[in-house]
Amino acid sequence: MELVQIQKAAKLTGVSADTLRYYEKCELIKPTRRNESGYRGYDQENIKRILFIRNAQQLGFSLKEIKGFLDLRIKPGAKAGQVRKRAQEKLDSIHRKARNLKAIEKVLNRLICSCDDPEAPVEKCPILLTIDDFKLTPSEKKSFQEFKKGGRS
Amino acid sequence: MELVQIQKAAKLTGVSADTLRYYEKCELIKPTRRNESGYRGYDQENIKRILFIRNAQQLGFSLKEIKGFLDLRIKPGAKAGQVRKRAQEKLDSIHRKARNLKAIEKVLNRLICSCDDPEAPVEKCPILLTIDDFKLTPSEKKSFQEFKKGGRS
DNA sequence: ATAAGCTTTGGAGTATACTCCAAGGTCAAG
DNA sequence: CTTGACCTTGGAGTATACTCCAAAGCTTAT
Repeated sequence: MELVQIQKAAKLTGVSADTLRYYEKCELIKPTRRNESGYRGYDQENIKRILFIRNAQQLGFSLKEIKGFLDLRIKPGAKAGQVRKRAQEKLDSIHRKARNLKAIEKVLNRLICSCDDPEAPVEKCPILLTIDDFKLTPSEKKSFQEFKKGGRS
Repeated sequence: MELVQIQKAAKLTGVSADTLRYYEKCELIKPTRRNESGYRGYDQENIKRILFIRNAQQLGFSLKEIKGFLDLRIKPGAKAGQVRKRAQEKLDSIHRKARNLKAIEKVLNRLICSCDDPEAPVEKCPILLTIDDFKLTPSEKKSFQEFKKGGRS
């Protein structure tokens, strides 16, 4: 089997060498080591694993969650259902987030439409005046609360 | 005019005293100071300003952007159009984010549907197998790239 | 032999919006 | 006069996913 050094592995997977070392620190990958010098050597499996990580990231999974998948992969007796459950939870959280953004979009759009005279002095700006006395409808409030809760990831 | 101490101001606005001090450090608020002891004293205007900050946050604006609005408010000759422009930019960015989440939602949903046997061993999990060889369609790719770019805020 | 170009490690810095803490000062009630 | 409940400041810690750096070692070509 052929091994590549870190820079080559980085190029093959589209991440930086620093990132690969970071993934290693997070226990997401463990490259087969080249002996003598202590240089890392990545084989085909390692490369595939890095691509897996990147792909999962694009689906919104955090590195921690991805580590969860990778651990599950080697756990004896692990079931596909466990993966599906996590994917479903992620889907739900993304769905909530999308819904909240939609709610914000609506309010923001309403505010923008209320500003018909861009030349008006800022003290008369209907957007700022509305934010001043902003009151949420009960359903908006619910959305926004969730937004705050899950706004980070 | 009547002043309230920080804890009272916190209760009135629903934030913590620590947060109020933090806002002050960020130059978002400057309470009128009570003399002698150095205790902070907040008046009605201060309270309204804190509420403004909170409201703007719920609309997705960062503290930095909110500071921008507050600065604009006291800038001579500032026009409502400047506010509208920023609101529009925020709306656009939120719209993009929502669109990207929708794209992820779709893929994730497709993956979840592909898992019909929760009892299958994890090596056969169609979700993981698909993430392994994940290839984006050109339009998804575009969405996801934007997701990565703007994924932070 | 030496320079260029790779590699290693550990550690610090980035962004955001807080949150928590310690050490100490202040104030009103009993 | 002491107790408890406030208040002050500065600084560290949190979460996430990197990114950058310095000091040093290894490899290859000239």
